[in-house]
Amino acid sequence: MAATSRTPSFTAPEAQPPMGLRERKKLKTRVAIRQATYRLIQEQGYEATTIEQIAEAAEVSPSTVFRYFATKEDIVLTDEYDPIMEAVLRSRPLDEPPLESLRLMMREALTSFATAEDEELRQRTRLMVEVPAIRSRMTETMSDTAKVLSQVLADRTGRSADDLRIRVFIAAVLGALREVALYWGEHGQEGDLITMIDEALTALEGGLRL
Amino acid sequence: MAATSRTPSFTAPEAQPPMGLRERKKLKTRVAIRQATYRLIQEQGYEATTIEQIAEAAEVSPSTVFRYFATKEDIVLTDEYDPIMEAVLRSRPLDEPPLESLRLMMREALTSFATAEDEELRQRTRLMVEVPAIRSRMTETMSDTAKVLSQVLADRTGRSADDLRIRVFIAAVLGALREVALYWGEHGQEGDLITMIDEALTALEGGLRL
DNA sequence: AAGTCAAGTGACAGTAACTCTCAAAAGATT
DNA sequence: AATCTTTTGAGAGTTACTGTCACTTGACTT
Repeated sequence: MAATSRTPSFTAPEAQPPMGLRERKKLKTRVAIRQATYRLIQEQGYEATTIEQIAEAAEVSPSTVFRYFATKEDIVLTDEYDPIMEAVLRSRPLDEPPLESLRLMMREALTSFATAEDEELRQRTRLMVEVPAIRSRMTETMSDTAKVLSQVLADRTGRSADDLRIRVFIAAVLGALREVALYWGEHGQEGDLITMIDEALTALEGGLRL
Repeated sequence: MAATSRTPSFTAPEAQPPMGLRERKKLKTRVAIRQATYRLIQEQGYEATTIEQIAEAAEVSPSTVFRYFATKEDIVLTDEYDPIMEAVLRSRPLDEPPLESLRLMMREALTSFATAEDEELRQRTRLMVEVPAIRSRMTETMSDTAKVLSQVLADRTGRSADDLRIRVFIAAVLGALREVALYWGEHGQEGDLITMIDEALTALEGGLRL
């Protein structure tokens, strides 16, 4: 959401055409639905919150909610990380080791997001820990991210994005990162997430010797 | 299923008490439901197959289906891998590098399963590729496996099973393995799965340098 | 400014996965 | 054979999600 308006440093500096009334309304509805959802979940929990309640709170019909978000989980999960991560990763020098580039990428993406939308990040992590459906959907989402990142690494190494080595590489890294996030969430979100990620990546780099 | 009856070499050799009629019937129902499900899915696809149809084909009521399996996905996914993997892993010498132990474990689990229930393995991999709900649930299932394996590694290294390093280790490995399976499934299940897993683990061992 | 077109919305009906409850049936136990 | 316990099926209910259709409301044309 807000990320979209905060990304000029990453996205190509194309001046967006000045949204018509229609698109402005659409965005407002989208935001309204998301905010209503977060509020209701905060108050009564995820499962207890129905689409009907969300629709009512956002002052739209249930049909409309489904028009904006494919599933209930998506209302919570939809984000704009991928383009940011892709841009950062592409901006790294070609001779930098891939793992190092990914480390920087994560650092960059997280710091910008964590300072701007800290509460949302925490809320989401909480849900990821507590609600299986959310966690599940998030994992699926990660495989989209994996595709994007694989493509970038493929471009940079001159291989196919479908190359097994690349896919395994990305899968291992994202699997590890997911686990760090889970751990952080399970332990009351204490400690510095970025440092923990750093350590995880260092472990991967060292060949996972335990 | 059949795995249960094929595990004396791994599980402690406790002579099981000779199942009464009740338990035998339960097992039969379980098997009937699973077989009916696999058959119907084969014929009409996963989404098109309803619980009602499954119930009818297995000659039980829908209620009963839900009593045996929590979700539709579970009918397909339920397996007995975990105890086998745990047993193999525990049987490895303590001074063996963990990654090596895991490699052996996978090799062992897969060869025994792939020869005994080859068709089921392939069918399941197919579903994992084609049906998001199945893939999703399978990933969740993997996190149970992760807990088991983490516990074993914890015991072997004298750390807590909740140790971040252990969790990251396992997550990275399982993430990589999942990707290999997916790749294998997406490419028509050609090539030797075990070799591919071996290579993935070697990549991890070498520090993911691409 | 009016008229046309396309996009967005709500009402409604329907499906299917699950949940809960309760009474009947069937196995286990004495 | 009588009793106790587990398992089952029937039925009613909830909720996420799909599809259709008529209505409204911005956008564009002349």
